[in-house]
Amino acid sequence: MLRIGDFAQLTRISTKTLRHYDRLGLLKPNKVDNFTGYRYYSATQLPRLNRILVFKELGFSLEEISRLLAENIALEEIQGMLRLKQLEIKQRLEQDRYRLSRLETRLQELKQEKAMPNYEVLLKPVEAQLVAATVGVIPNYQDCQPIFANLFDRVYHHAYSQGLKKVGCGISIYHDTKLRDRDIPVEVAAPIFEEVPDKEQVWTYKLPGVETMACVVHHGSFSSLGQAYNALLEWIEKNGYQIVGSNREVYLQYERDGDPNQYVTEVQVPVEKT
Amino acid sequence: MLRIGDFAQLTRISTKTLRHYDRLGLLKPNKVDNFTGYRYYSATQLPRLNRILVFKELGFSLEEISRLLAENIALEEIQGMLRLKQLEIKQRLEQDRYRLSRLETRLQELKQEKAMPNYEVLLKPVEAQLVAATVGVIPNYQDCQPIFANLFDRVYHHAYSQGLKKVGCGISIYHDTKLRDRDIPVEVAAPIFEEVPDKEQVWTYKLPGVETMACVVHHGSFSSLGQAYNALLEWIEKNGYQIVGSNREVYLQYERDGDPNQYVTEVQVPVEKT
DNA sequence: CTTGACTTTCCCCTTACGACAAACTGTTAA
DNA sequence: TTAACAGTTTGTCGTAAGGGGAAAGTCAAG
Repeated sequence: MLRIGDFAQLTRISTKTLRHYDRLGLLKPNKVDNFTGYRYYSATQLPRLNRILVFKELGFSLEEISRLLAENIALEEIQGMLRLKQLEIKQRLEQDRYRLSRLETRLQELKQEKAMPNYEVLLKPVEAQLVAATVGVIPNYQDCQPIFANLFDRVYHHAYSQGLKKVGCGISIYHDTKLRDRDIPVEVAAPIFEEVPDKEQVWTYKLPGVETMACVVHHGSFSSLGQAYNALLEWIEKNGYQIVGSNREVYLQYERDGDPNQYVTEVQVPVEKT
Repeated sequence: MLRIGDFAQLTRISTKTLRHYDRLGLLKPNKVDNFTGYRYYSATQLPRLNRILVFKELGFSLEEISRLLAENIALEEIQGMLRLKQLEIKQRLEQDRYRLSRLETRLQELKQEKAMPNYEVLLKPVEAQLVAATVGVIPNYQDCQPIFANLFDRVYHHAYSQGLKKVGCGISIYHDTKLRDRDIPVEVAAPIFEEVPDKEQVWTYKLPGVETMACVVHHGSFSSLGQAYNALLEWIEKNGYQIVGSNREVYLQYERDGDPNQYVTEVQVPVEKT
């Protein structure tokens, strides 16, 4: 009979851990003194402890190991748990590979630019959203604000005139993926949360969701929005994605005739891995 | 100015998380009402939040992100942290690959044997250890106990006669790697914790450590020790290792003329990846 | 008998939040 | 104007697998 310290030295497991396993019922000492509470282990408990350690190395939690070592467990359940763990590890492997490749490009960027990039590109899903929308054409990216104002007035006025209280922040959608720079057709939409009837030139429909949207947030005047687009497109190319739909701009913070330095716009591009 | 719930909806981050980041100083609200304590966020905080999220996806802890986003951080420190994280992830990748291959062989075993294996093979380092040792020859594996008794008597008597109080449990070492089955030379050793002078036929020296030792624990009579060896050798072959040294037996629980069912022996074989 | 080594239980700490509770605030409907 | 309801605040507890340390009890040797 070994005291806990001796057993710990024998197995190279800390006494803390042994007490922990005792509390969990994973490895009860062979005998416990009723008076002193001293735990007494035997070398014959080594096979069980080794089994625990092996499963721990395989990535199982102590609770899972408890189930795996239970007397009444069926062979099929063991197989099931092993397969499940296999899957889990495969997923983590994939995630870690993703992280490694991102870290790699990040380090290259740092070497070249000698500074942290101005824009962070985030991949995220975007859900479908009911919107009130209209369409228009802007002559170019410099002189488009009056036309945008007009289009947004049209949809917001319609939404509010139908008694809606809550309307989301403005979205514009560029369906023409060949990035031309004059006479650009644009769709303008406002998220709404109830169905309302259409009006002439304003339709309500469900703007479809996008599984993977590459997004950057631009802070400042619209005139520098091009930088955000540049960063986004460069990122998409560097990281092995391709554009698979219409890009959007979401005007997260905007006030007509307000300070352009306070504008906040999110640029979104649907992408897929190449 | 957005209340925490609105900002949460905008960013798809829970209010819990936002409060958490506030406490950590990672993302302070733009303004906090002095009376009510209400937090007010602005869309202009999105770039910082996105930066946080990107680093989180890269695997950084919130504390690390705090450092990465600090004003006074040098470019070199950022690079250092990225490289460190790269290393960390690479190590986890390797560990997970190891786990996957082990899970694979484990599942195959289960399919063939239709039961959990009797022996768990554990890889572990074994440190160098001062021992008192002698050598002998056993005729075969059946009729070796009197000779072993003799050899162990020799080393233990010597150790105790030198005033040592603590002597470790017996070890035998088979230097002849061609596993012959008669007239086997064997070394017999007892771990000691102080230097003692040699005697005729008993030497003290430092039994060298082994980086990777494949071990199984056998519980029961020595006559069935062969099963442990079989399991161990089979495991070594299946998992792509090779033997690179003398195998050892450690008699963890043994009493001369005691109940052989209570014997516990660890079989150790030094291995390397092929 | 004392000393030093060992053991016991208990509590706090780690990450990145989630759950829940009691109290307070803000907005809207009757 | 008040009541209801939704939103917010702080606070505590919980997670996995132990590590660190404290106060008190135990063991073996000199």
